[in-house]
Amino acid sequence: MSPRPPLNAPERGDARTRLLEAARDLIRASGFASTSVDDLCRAAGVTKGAFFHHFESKEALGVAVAEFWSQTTGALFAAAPYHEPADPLDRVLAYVAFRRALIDGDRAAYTCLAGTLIQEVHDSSPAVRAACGRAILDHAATLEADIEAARSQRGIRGDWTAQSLARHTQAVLQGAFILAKAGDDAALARESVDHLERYIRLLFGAPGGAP
Amino acid sequence: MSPRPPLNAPERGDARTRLLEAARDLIRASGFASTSVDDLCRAAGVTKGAFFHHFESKEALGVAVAEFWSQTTGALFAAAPYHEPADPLDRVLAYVAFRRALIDGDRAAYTCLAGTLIQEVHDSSPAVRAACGRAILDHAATLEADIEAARSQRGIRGDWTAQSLARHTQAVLQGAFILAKAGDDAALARESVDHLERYIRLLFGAPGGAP
DNA sequence: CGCACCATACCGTCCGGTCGGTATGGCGTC
DNA sequence: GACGCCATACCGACCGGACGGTATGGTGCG
Repeated sequence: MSPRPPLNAPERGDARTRLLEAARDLIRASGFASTSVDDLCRAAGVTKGAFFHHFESKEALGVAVAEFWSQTTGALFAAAPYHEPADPLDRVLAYVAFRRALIDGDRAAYTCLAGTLIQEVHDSSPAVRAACGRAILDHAATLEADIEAARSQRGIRGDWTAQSLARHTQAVLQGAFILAKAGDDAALARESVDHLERYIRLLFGAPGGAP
Repeated sequence: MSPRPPLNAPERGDARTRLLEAARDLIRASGFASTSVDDLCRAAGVTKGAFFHHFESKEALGVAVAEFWSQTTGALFAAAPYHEPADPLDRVLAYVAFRRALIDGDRAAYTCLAGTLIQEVHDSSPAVRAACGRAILDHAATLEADIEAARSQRGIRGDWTAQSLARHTQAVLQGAFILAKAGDDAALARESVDHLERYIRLLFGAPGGAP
């Protein structure tokens, strides 16, 4: 599907990568349908021939950019410092703090491609929907182990699962981005993340969670 | 702006209303850019002439449908039974339960028009963005009084405001809709709403919030 | 040569928007 | 109440441009 491991590292990435980067940026800013193939080619500095050489259709690009998003953000989070604390709950809280710290500057720079993309195409393109869904749920799954470890370490019970809490963190983040757009202010997003942090502290009886 | 009380009742309301209803349904299902003016006219059973008679552009329809959404959902929530409990905290929890109960059946039937619309046009159409932002934040504001009453009644302090918690409920709901699309399952949305309810119970020390 | 990679010109369709025209009904005048 | 006048509501053919996609050809490299 994507057999492109270029051996001779070409400057600034090849056309395919540049198209994916352009798609990531333009779709986050303007949406999928509003971003034309010509826009993408112009932003990537390539021509239409290159586009349809690498992607058999615009929809195929949608799938590819969702997978690209999943891989690049996956690498970013895997290398992030929030894994360092020895206490699993501290790692979960550090993840939340890391996500909050990412929310600043331009909107299109901190919002989630998968979240915006899936809203548009959820019923018109099953392939893109599935790719975005995997990106979101796979990322959520990376939090489950720490949540479960924190839970068993502290003997926390309750009628919730580590999986559902992990997914809830993603729901809060996705919703936070929408609130930031609604109020035209990134602070609204950070406030929701603050509530998420407070919730987790309360769930685990950690300091700082007192109402 | 809309002085149309036709005396010879033409079946099913006037064209403007039918166009707004069609826009609400089609945009929720397919997004704004993917819904053409012809699609809207076909769904509403009117012609293009009628469309541009009532709306000077497609963007103007976007603004109008966001306001239409705000008014119709505002009336729905104003008349909903969650206002009945005497205890303000019970009213807040009843609101959350009401929202959870709304999440079933078809995705396009329970998702939020303003949330999906604002994701697409937040930087390409300031007017539509503002209208959607108002719809979301005005609705959040309707919860503030009950939250504040619950807080002072129970003597709850803490470093959060009623406004931020009201907005957080909307963030969770918006994010829950995205999760439902990601997993192609409304249950994912309900799970996030469950976490929201648990958070509120924990904040107020209410029964059922124990982890 | 053969193949991957890409450029350019082009095609048919669909899109948002325009425009001339019609039907209807309220209203003032006599 | 008959008539002229006009605003509102709506129709549907049409336009120019943008859209996704294709066909063809060039170029460098093993």
